[in-house]
Amino acid sequence: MGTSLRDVAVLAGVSVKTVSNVVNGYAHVAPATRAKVEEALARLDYRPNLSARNLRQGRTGVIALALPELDAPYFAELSRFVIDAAAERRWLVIIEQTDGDLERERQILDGVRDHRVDGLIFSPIAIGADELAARTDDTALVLLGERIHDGPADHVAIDNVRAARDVTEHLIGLGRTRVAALGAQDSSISGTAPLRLAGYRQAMAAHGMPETVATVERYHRADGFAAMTALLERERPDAVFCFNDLLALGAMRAILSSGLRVPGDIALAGLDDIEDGRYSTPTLTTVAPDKNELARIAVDLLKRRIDGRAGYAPQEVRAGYRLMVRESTAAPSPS
Amino acid sequence: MGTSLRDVAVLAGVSVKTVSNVVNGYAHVAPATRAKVEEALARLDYRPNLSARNLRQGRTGVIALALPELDAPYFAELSRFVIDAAAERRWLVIIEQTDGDLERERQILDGVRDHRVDGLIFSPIAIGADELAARTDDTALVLLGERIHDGPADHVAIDNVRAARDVTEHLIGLGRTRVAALGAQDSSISGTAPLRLAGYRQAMAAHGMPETVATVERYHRADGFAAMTALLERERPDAVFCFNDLLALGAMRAILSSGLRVPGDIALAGLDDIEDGRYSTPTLTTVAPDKNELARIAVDLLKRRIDGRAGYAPQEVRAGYRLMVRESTAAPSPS
DNA sequence: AACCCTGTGTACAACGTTGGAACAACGTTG
DNA sequence: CAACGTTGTTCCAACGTTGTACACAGGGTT
Repeated sequence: MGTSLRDVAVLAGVSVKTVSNVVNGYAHVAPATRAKVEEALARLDYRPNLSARNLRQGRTGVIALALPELDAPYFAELSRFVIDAAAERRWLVIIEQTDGDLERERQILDGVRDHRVDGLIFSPIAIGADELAARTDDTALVLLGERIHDGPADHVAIDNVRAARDVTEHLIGLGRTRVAALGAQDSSISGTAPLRLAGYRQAMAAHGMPETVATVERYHRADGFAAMTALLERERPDAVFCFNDLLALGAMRAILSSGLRVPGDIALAGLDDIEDGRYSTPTLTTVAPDKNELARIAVDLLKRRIDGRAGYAPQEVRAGYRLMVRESTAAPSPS
Repeated sequence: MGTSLRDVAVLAGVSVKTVSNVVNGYAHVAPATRAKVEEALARLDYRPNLSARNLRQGRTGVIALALPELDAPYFAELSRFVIDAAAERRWLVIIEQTDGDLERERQILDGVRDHRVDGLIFSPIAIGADELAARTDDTALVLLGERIHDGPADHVAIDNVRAARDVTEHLIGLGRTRVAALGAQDSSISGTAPLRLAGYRQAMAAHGMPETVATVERYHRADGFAAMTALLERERPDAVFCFNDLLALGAMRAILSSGLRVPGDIALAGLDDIEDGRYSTPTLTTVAPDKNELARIAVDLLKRRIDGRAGYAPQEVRAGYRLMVRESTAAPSPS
């Protein structure tokens, strides 16, 4: 093991507790003593043993971030912000992946593989509100990106319904008449899919337009590709709102491969504002959630939960978003 | 705090150590006793306190993965595999980002923010071999994706030189005559850039072809876009090997925006095989490192370092890769 | 009958840390 | 100058776990 307080204490000629006091910035330490101790600390390159500290005071300084998959760009970008926001609180972040698997989501909720973490930021897909409410583990919890209505935990997300409605309105505003939605899910009850679908429906209803909804299993490019390919055979939409950018990029590939043009033949919009969509050809119209704000709020909520043992009511916080209009929904040019 | 061994022991009417023995699968426990204890364990929903266990054993069960940025797809994809591979060892993974900043790389090397972790998988960019060799921290270390020749630590990577040469040979094999390299770096001494540049040079020299090298600051799409835009004005290459896929996708966007065609006018290849390149239009020819193998080897090496206190010589391991030929270097079709 | 195994269980100490009580040294005050 | 509060430091215990040492029973061997 490395150097302990004891080693430092011996070198500095003081007691272990005095060294501890210096390390923890306790006020009443004589300047001379403090200097001695600090020199010894530096000489021995002391690092606190967090296992011991944690054992003593029940804190680890580590939080967990559980999400479906790290290699989905949206979650990767979000993770970066969460790690940065946590760093400001001097927290470290352990990342766990659920792959959207119900069993693994249950395990996460039940405790991060038996490790004690101070808190958990969780982006669930498969698990339902009832199970969330019934959890026994009492680790501080913040839910991310999903609305468990009147749920048992704090929650941050953008207003998915409104965002979806905005995008759909934008597509309708282009003069398109056959606007399809791509990304509904049969299974996922608690994900964002139902919310985005609701937003799409609101907009379509408001304009008295017929709905076309394509369903997918997951939210990957491959699913977007497959669903769009099918859609091109069944119906021939002239605009498609994909429930996330990965689906949209897969759909874009399908449309272009089939010889049709974007936005000439089909206007296309996504949601998430992942970087790929800013460099695709054409660039992708999308909704940009303020990921930094999402991460920051999540960490702040978690901080409050961890500090305030008091069980106040669960908070529901909305983060901002912006509609980013790009080439994939530009007015058809004569070229 | 949760239930401890003590609570279980009281309920089962045995000593704390006996419960510990049951939990740890110690052989010599009478079946009757074991049954009693196991029932008590279940009744109280016992979870071992890992802080205490770690304090006792001097292990944390947590490793750190330090990389430039999580939101670069290559690193996100790699992280997924590292987390999965670590999970098989029952390790958790803390992720730290350096942004390629020298100072932050130094800090990481010096200890993961004062936390004790069992090991560190580190993908450095800025830091040099000398500093790596001089580090004082004795946490197990495995370097990822970079060759510090005769370095002080275990190391996994693909053969960057050969991979770069393969790609360049492929471009030359298409009959292209003005093959440019995009992605050299002035600063980074220890990154993979010099290796990839060397591979390009070898291939070009072997065919007696003139070199064109474009330099970038970083490895993002924006850098690829800017460098390619500049390249289109200066020279007019008919093939470009970008040192990673992000650069290639940025370059692709620049080429297409300027009205030229890929691969018709310019053939384009990258390296990394990120998912975006499989859905771009055209799809991107690239080198696919076996990321799963990379991650697995890194974790295995770390495991050996952590277990074997013995300081054997640093290992250098190569992971495999494949050239993925896609549309961006297809033979020009008449269309 | 004395012996030594083997199997099963317990008691104790220790990992490194910190909260709190105890205490020593000091200057201030009546 | 004695009583007192303040400041600085030490001592002790405890967080939950596990390695070591040991106690004790029962059974087989001399």
